[in-house]
Amino acid sequence: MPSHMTLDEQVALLMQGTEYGDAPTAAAMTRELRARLEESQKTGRPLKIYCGYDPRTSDLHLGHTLTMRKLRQFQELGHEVTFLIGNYTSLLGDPSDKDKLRPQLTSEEVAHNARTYSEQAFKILDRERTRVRFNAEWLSELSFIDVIRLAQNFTVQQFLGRENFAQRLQKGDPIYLHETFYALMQGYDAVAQETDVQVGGTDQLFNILTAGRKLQDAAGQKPQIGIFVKILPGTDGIVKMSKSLGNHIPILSTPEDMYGKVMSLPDSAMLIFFELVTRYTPPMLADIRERIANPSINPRDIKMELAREIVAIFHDADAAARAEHDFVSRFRDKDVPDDIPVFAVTGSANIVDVIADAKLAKSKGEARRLIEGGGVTVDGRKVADWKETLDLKAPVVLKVGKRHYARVTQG
RNA sequence: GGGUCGGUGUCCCGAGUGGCAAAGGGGACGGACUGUAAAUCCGUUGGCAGUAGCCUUCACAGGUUCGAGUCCUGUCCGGCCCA
Repeated sequence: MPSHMTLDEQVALLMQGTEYGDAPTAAAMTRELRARLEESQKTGRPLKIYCGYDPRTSDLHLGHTLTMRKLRQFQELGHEVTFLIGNYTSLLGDPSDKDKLRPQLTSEEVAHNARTYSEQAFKILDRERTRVRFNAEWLSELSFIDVIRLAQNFTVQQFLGRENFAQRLQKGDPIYLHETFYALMQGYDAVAQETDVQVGGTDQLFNILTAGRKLQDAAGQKPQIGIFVKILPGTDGIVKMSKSLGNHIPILSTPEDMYGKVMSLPDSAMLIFFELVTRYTPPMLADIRERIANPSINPRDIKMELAREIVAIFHDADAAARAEHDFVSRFRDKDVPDDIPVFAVTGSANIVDVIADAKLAKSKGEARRLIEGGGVTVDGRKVADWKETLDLKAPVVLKVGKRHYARVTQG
């Protein structure tokens, strides 16, 4: 994605995968973005882009990477990107879901999370061109009167107009006063950094557009442009990807696992993954759209391309090729994978005991049930009776469920 | 602080007359089907046990009962209403 792209091509790339509440906002932001890019080109001053991250978690999944991909696109176009760690913001627990009390993190924990977080982020961002900062740097300097002055820029009505506040007000759920400070803090981040463009999820609309722009304006700065990325669905293809829903694809998963998880996406989710997660440009996306619409092309092959690309991003092209090979042999050709764990039987060679001892099932009861359900094979032969004892004169390949294998030997 | 309703199979939601290992969903897992999936259909979803048996579960701690998730007492936690 070199910077010899035309202005319009740049705008198209940067707006790819974004979503705004309404069309006028989208149009306005697009227009402002184009103007700001043009100005940057003329003056030679790179734009300042940032996105804030919450250091409370440190194991990231694909959903966390969308804003990073967006930042990377700006980097490719020669702009200055700041990876902002919201260490000050994270001192307050988000009370919107107070059934899970967010534990206070020590500064060491925050520092540690921040490090592992940014390490993972550098799978996408260009390390050399990324500045990592912490917002405590400026937020901790504010005095009470400073905060009050920030607050003077807003009315209660503006906050009540926010959908999530309005809903809670309606339902009689509590809205804590300090929740409104979130927007102020984030808005002040933009001021402190003299931000040109802030990237965020669609839930950041208020914080970025209303709070950030207003405060910048009050500070005599040019209001930032908001880039809002769409929400990535999880492996079910419908609901937002999240760890707690178990539909996530961790960045740190193995190439094989990642490849397999991508392949398990429903076809309907392919396009949005291409759009949000991959390095593809608008013309490449157009090509994908065409191929998806073409009934003579097997969607499986397009999805394999997607899986290969995603594994290549988080590992490398070789790993992607290996993962694909593994996937093809294991699932399409139904071969036994090459490197399966070996389990040496020392005690009972009863099939149920072996499965449980080898940890291929959680309990013996589960092992029995799997056998009853026809989910266990020995050297490709379906096991029909849980009382069976393995004949281990020669090593034997045990398969439990669709993806758990063990080479069983006499110990 | 007062009133009131609730916390159920440790993934979630959610029935539950004193006899319950506890209905029903969702999810997950397994099978069939397929293009890897998705959709659909079938099955499983506390542990141990050669299945007839035993053990551990319904916020926590006691109590009443032959017997309690189900009744009583107290404690903790949450919602709503009043102050």
